[in-house]
Formats: sequence, structure tokens, C-alpha cells
Amino acid sequence: MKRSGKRKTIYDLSALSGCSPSTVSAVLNGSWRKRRISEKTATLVLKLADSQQYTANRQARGLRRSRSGLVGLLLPLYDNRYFSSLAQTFEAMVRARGECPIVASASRDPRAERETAESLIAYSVDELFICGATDPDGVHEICEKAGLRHVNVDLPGTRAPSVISDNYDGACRLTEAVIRHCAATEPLRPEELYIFGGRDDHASRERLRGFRAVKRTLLGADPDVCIQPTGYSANNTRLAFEAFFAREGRLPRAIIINSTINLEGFLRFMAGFPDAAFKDLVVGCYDYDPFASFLPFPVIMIRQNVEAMLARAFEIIADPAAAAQIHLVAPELVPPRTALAGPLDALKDMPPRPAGRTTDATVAHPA
Amino acid sequence: MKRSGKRKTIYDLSALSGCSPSTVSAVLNGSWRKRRISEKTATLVLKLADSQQYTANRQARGLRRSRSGLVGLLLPLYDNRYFSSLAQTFEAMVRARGECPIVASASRDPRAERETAESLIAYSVDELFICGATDPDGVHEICEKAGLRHVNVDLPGTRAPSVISDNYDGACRLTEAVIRHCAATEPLRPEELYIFGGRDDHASRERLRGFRAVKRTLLGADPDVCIQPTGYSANNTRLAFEAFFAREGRLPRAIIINSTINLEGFLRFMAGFPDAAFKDLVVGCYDYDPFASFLPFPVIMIRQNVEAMLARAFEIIADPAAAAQIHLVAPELVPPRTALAGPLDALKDMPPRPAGRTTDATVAHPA
DNA sequence: GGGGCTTGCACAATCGATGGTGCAACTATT
DNA sequence: AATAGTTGCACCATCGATTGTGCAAGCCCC
Repeated sequence: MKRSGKRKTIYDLSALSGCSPSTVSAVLNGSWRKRRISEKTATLVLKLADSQQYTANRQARGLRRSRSGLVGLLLPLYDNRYFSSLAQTFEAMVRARGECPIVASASRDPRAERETAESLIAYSVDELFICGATDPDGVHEICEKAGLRHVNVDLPGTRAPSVISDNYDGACRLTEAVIRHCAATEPLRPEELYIFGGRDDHASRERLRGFRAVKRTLLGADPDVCIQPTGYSANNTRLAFEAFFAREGRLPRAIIINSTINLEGFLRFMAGFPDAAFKDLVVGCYDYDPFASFLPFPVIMIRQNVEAMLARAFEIIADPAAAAQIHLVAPELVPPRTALAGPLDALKDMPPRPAGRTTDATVAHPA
Repeated sequence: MKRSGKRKTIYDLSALSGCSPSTVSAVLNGSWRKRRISEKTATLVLKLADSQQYTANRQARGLRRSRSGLVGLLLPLYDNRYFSSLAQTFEAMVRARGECPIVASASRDPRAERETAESLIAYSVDELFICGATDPDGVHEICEKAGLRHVNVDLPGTRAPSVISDNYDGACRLTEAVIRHCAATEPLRPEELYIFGGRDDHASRERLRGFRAVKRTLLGADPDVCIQPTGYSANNTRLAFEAFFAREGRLPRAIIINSTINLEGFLRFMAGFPDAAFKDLVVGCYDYDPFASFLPFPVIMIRQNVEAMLARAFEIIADPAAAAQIHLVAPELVPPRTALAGPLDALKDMPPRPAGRTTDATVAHPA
């Protein structure tokens, strides 16, 4: 209120304390013992810094040291539970290391990915986690040119180490689980099991590969017509289901869906029918979403092990000798109607007030 | 590959082009006409910058200009669809203005909020959107001291302009909708309608106020026992439902739930029972989640108008004369089984490949 | 009491980009 | 041809923090 002035600098503290700026700097960044600053001076400066609410200008420090203390996460998007839990977990891990997480999204667009990476580099991030990038190698090239340590997560590149889910294994287990779930009623025929969603990215390819392999093994055939790639778009997925329904007058008995984004497309289709229309449907879906797990038909989900993947990625990025190889992390099969704990459970919540009259509104509401 | 060297600077370009660093700088930052640099020199430098892959060091520029081009969003958390869509929308809006979004989360902890704000200030963010902060005024003080423009979103403060949802109005509409939905079967009695979740924050208070007002008006009474605040914790919510069930041997006929996080707590409770146990339940819930909207019982949701709130917040933060007042934005009542479009629908997806054999895996899978 | 060692700090260059100012070399004018 | 005005650019201080180096004062010892 009183002092709306600018931020304090080491020069202000220097003037106030009577020491030189370099002494102040040394005290504040902890190198003062090494520089043989006396305990007395240090205490004085620290007290002053505290009373003046000093905070170091990170841009200046970053400029001088050519590192910023920022750790970047490049994401395709925020708005689904897989990526939002990834961001949440990443944030916690970076903070635990005493650094500052910076998250940016690039919309699954190779060009935006490169530009965002350049932008992060422009801010001198110290490390970059490239997650779900459509063109990891393009981003790699930019990072390498800038001498920036980086690692791919979720989608692999060929030029940098990559930590990804074992999508093939996940696909096998998911497909098998769906088939078995259906078989409890009546054996599933090959043409009754479809896969919707997916694109030409590595994850989709691996998932498709597992799908086909298991179908062939367990059901004896694997007709191409059961493959319906619709990209990562909810609306395209809805259109695909509508087209299917218009053609066949019904849905397949069992559907594997390539991501929760596509499953949202299915919701859009669902909205046109009562729940009863789906009572015999069995769905398998990549990526776990707690609410999706409780839809009115069985939804078997594959949860990627976000904590393990990130933990591995942190190890790798710390290792200067890490090779450009792929590290697989096993995903988890989640049965229908399962509410898993998530990263939010680690946050402590305040104790709730005892119930009672708490109608003390602070804003008068326009009647 | 070849040149793993460091990043190029204006001094490199200066040497290569034969012009002075300041000329290079002027050309690259666009101020060259004002500085009467010839078209010829400009083209030369620009071509050079392009061929050398020059990108400006934002820290240096930020240091000199004392602004960074960063726009900060302080969030309590990422991992639910309300906040993740907020982050997604924020990101798009900031990018549309040609600036760089930086998102950080503070776990709904007042202390972490202040530290995160200080950290963002240390990186010289130009503007800060304080979203869902438990202690907006504490953050305000820090911002003000640093001369940083800021605005509260989602939870109001008293010292800075705030854009929030009209939670009272939302609560009234939601409560009424739930009551009417139940009444279609058989009139609801006051003690059959509960509210779970919520804390002592402004949003919870307003929601509770609306809940009580409507209950009193439509149902004639509003017993305190129907108020079950459980904070913003899934597990506490689960415990509350378990305790209720242990006591009463059933659930209330109708439940209003203060946030999707609490609804996740309800899922944890649900997992112990078959869907049939919930066939007569009616739920109203704050914040919209597409999958939650399709749970096997009617879920009426309130969707906060994230785009409108952020748009308003951007207007306000651009207005130097903005007063510390509250701006209410109407939320939207979402009927059960509704799949709304979200911010992801704005992203373009690549056209899907035609269906076919796409088993060209690039990773050999450990058999 | 003088040489040598330690203590405690100040000085100044530096990181990369910016922008105010100064000044040659031209061109136009009378 | 001398003056005035324009064009085109270079010089240099600056933003705030870091860090290699230098140096005075104090202390020890013979």
C-alpha cells in the first residue's frame, strides 16, 4: 500500500547495508562462505533482504548464468485427464527438485511444437520434457542446436531418449480383456469387435498392432473393416459412429477406443439415444478417466503409469550419457467401475468447518 | 548434428554481417525503420538471422525492457476438467495475443500461492491471472509491491478486480433443477436433499446460500443436517458418504455435490455397490465434466463459462483504471447426458489415414 | 619490525538486447 | 561553394546478478 515502488535489487540492498553489490549478491545466493564474507555481514544483508522483501531478478541471474531454473513440459493439450494428470505430476516433481515448472501446449501441431520449443528455449529453460509430440525429432533438432537437454515422453523420437507406455502390451491386454468380458455372455465373433480413433502416430500404431494380433489369436480373424481411425477428434469420432449406425442400424458389440478424446466423441453419439440402447455394449479405452470408468456400460480402461514414466524421464534427463533409445513403461489395466486415486490425493486439504450456518455471504447478490 | 554449438546472438550476426550489434538488434526487433536503417541492411541481417537460426534471448531482452512477454496463470491444480479447460482456454487466448502463457499451480495452499506468485514475479511475468486462490488478497499484496497487473478469477479478492461465476445464481438454478427432476417421480421432502463438499471459500458459501434459499422456498425447510462440507478432497467425500450410509442404510434421494473432485469421492463410494443401487438417485454437481454427465443416474451439472470469464478478465487486466470490484459471469445449467464441445474442438486434427494395414511398427516388441 | 599468511571485502567485466545520442557522408539549396 | 538538412549507422550506457581478481588490514612468527 505505502510503497508501490519497483522491485528491490542488490544495488538497493548494497546502498542500505553499506556493502558492495557483489557482497550482497554472494550473501543472497549462498556463495558467501566460499567468498569469505563474514557471518556478521551475511546476517545483516539477509535481515535487510527479508525486511525489504527482496527477490532476485531471475532474468538477470539467468542471463549471467545462462540457466534459468525453469524446467519445461511441452504438451499437446491440457484438457483431458491423462495430460492434466501428467502436468500435475510433472509440476510436483519439478517443485520437489526446487525448480520452476513451465508448461506449454502445442496442439499436436508439428509447427506449433517447434515454435513452442523455440519459445521455451528463448526463455532459457534448463531442460525440456517433450510429451506427446507429433514430431519429436523436429523438436529434438531445435533442442540440440541450443544445447538443451531433452527427453521424449509418451511418443518416441529416434534422436533422443524416449519414455513411453508399452502400448502394444497394453493393447493386447485391453483387447483380451474386452473379448473375455464379452465371452461371458456369448463368444465374440471377429466382426463384432471394432476399434475407433487413432491416427498415424506411434501410440496408435502400436495399439492397433496389439489389437490385431490378439484378435487374430483369440478370434481367428481380423477384418480390416473393424479398424476405424478417426484421428484425435471428438467430432470426427461422433461422425464415424453416426455413419456406422446409419449403415448397420446398430453398434458393434464391443468397441475399443483409442483415447478418451474419441470416447468423448462417443458421448456425443450416445446423447441421441437412451442408456438402454447401450446395455449390451462393452468398451475398452485408452487412458484412464475416473468418470468414464463409471459409464452405464462396462468400460475397461488402460491407465498409463504417469508417475513411473516421469520418474524414468527425470532419471534419463539427468544422465548425460543417455542414448536415443526407447524405454517402455507398463500401463495398467483398469476394470470397469474403478475409482483410482490420482495426483490430487497428494494435496492436503484444509480441515472442513463443522456443519452449521455459514450463510455469511460477502457479496450482495443482485436480487 | 554438425553444429551443436551455442545459441547465436546479435554479436554473432553483427560479426557476420559487418553491422554493429545495435543495428542487428534494431532490425530484428522491428524498430529499424524508426532508426533509419536501410532496407538493404535490414534484408541482409534478416536473411542472415534466418540462415543462422537466430532466436533472441528473452532473458536479456526482458532484463533490458523489464518485461518478459510472459503472462502467468496461477491455478490451484490441473487435474480436473474445469481447471484443465481453463488452462487450455487461457493458453489459446494468450497465444492469440502473441505472448507466452506460463501456468503454475499452487495446490490451494495460501503459502504455496504466495511463493508461486513470487516465483512468477521473479521471472518478470507481465500480467498475472490469479485463479481459484485461497488467499487472493495475500497474492495481491505481493503483486502490488512488484507493480504487477493482476486479476482474480474464480475466487474473488477484496483488493483487486475479480471475475467469478455467479455461484449463487448457479446454485439456485441447480437446486431447483434437481428438485424438479425428483418431483417428476414424487415430491421431494427437505430432508431428502443433501449437499456434500465445499469449504469456507467464497464459491462454496455462495453455493450453499443458493442451496438453502431455494430449499426453503420450494421445500419449505432447510435442515442443517443436510449440509455436509467435506472440503475439496475426494477421500474425505468418500468417507462422508460411507459414514452417511453406515448411519442411514441408504443414500439421500438427491445430492448436490460441490465440485467434480467431490464427485470423484462419490465414485469411490459407488465402486462398492452395483449401479442398480443408484437407480433412483438424482445428483447436481458443480463444474461440468463430460463423462460425469453420462453416469448411470441423472447428473445435472453447472458449467462455468470459462471463455466468458477469461475474456472478461483479459479486458479488465488491460484497463489501468479497473476497480477492485467483483464481476459476475452467469454459469450454464447442463442437463444430464449432455456432451458439450470444449476448447479441444478448436484444435484441428490431421485427416485420418484411410483404414488399412498399418502394422509397420517401429519398435520391436520384446516378445 | 618485517615478511608472509589469512580475513574480508570491493572492483570490474560479463551475459545479450535495447535505445538515446552522436557523427560521418550525402544531397539539396541558394 | 558554403550552409543546411537528411540518411544510415556506430557507440555506449544500461538492465540485475554473477564471479574472477585484486588488495588493504589484521595477525603470526622469528
